[in-house]
Amino acid sequence: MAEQNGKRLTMWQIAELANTSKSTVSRVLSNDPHVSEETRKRVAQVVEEHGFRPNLFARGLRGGRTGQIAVIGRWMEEGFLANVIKGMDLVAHNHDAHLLVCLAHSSEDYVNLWERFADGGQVDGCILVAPPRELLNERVASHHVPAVLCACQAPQSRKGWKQVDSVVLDNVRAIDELMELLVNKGCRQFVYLKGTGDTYDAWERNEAFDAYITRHDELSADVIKGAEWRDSARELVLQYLEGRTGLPDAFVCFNDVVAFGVLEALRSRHIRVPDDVRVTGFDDTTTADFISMTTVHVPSVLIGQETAKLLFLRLESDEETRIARNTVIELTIKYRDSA
Amino acid sequence: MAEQNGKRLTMWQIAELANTSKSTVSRVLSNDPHVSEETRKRVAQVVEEHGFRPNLFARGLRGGRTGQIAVIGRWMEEGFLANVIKGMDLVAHNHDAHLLVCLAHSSEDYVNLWERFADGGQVDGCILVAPPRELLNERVASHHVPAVLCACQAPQSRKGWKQVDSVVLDNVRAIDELMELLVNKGCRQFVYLKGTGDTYDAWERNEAFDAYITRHDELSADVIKGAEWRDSARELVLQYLEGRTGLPDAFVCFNDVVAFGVLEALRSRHIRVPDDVRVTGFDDTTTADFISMTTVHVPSVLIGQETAKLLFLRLESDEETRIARNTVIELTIKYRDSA
DNA sequence: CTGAAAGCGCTTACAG
DNA sequence: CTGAAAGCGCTTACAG
Repeated sequence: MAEQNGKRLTMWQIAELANTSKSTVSRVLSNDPHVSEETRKRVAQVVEEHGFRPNLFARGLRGGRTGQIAVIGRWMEEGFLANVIKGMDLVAHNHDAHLLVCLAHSSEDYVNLWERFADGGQVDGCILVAPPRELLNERVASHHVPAVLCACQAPQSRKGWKQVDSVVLDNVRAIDELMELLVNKGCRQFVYLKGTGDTYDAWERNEAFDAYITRHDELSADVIKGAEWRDSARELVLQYLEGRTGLPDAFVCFNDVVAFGVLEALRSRHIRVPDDVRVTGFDDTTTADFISMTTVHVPSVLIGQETAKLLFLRLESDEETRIARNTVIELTIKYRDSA
Repeated sequence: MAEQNGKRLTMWQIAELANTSKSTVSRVLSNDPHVSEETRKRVAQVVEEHGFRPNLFARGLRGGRTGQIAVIGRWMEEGFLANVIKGMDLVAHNHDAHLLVCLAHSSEDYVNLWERFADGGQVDGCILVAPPRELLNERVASHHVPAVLCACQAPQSRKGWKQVDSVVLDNVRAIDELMELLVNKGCRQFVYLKGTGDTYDAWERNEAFDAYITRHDELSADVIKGAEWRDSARELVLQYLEGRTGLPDAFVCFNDVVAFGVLEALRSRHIRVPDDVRVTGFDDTTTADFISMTTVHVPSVLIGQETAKLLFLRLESDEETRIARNTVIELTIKYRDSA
């Protein structure tokens, strides 16, 4: 159906078959209104019949749309990226586009990947998922390819990234609500497991926690740094508990995976949750749901969708006005057994 | 570094700067041995200096390597695809290639995506992750693009897909070992939660279970069909329990997610695991690990790597001999609390 | 409304 | 060992 003898048909052959010229076939394919209804029908017919699909390389080379969107991300635990990609793919599919997924192996690698696409000419647009914060430096800000930041916001300063669309999570409000809830349960003394702050989200959650504590004199908090994964979180919490006799009222974690480590540490010390101490995560992974851990639900598929929408909005409108759009994703607290 | 004023440099400009011709630059870039050492050095220098990167569309149009590998998959629960992609990206990275990830929304969509790439001319190669079994029909077997099957094997019959490389899991051995283990624990009466059998893996696990029961006269089994997700599994098990007084010795599930549903159902009926009944899953998701559920570990990242290796092996050797390679991935039982 | 022609940036015979 | 030229399959001014 798609081909005769193995080789794909070219536009020229379609033109022959439809008794017209390449130009006209091209026009029909791109919905150019300057084609008579009759011709359009005839061409569309032949195109359909032979399952013709224009060669994307030729199209890309010519400078037109390529139907490819680059997605750059770092592989993160528990499938945030995976779900975001799913959401993007859902939207891309509606716009007849494909995702070119590039996984960065390190912050440096992330920047390299971005530089590779930034000049343009490879893809129609580029989505940067949770980039390392160093990407926001001016050094790498200049770019020609339309780009959208996902789970990250460009700095307010007007330099560099000023005109980039972005999708961000309402981390601050989520942390505030979470804290309020814990305080209402009687928590006064907290331990916060802090992310490295390399990504915007981690950084913002850290800031939000600090700010909340600072605003409330009656509260106090210890901070545990360097707990990136389940194992390191477990060890660090064990170490923390070693040093003191009493218990804090709650462990607040910048993400779920770290919270799992905390739970493991507590379990091994026979400390009961939530009776002796409360624990909260952030992300709402499937595991969190299954073990009924209190956390903040992050609608990752939706985030992917919204990000892709922003990109296609930009790609498909010919507006030259460069207003930067910023979508804020609301997060909801999942109040469960661990708190 | 990468550009002067926003536009990427072309090969022609590099040639000018290096005082030579496009042809020679092209030769240097593709490691053609027919270039003098001196010229090569001079060109390489300029290329390096300007961070020149050849336009992939031009290259692709010309029929050369595009550095893009299509990966077609269906979004499956619990990140199997995500991990597989990670593994593939690891390997692709070493070969300076990118992944074009296409998520199928249904079996039909999967076939459509495949047909889109099968003719060739879009990507260097195509990886089919856990395709629906209908893809193995002869109808869609003919293709010009190099392809590899992941978590799926082409039928033994010499038709259609005969010459396709593939990576498969040793499902049969895993099920055998798992059953042996349960039998040694005294289990005689089983309930099997069956996959739809739409993918090769699900189908093969179903077959392996059936075969095991058939081979052992002392064992008996009920089969619950149609439990695809946690919710449906829970409901179906609840329904199953409703109908009878006694309990089976073990619930064997074709994957972890379904096993979670079983655990929920048992929990809600206050049936203790493993004291009253044993439960096993398949996949070894992070949740399974965390809640200490017995399951079969599927090394999904490794699977991705092996699949990609097979593809690049084919792409980079000029062998015309079409031997199909088949990599079998060994699985290991994770014997934990739930059994 | 339609077609002939130029050109996107490469690679690869073909000639030297 | 090197370069001039053709051509991959499109799109888009340019002319009619």
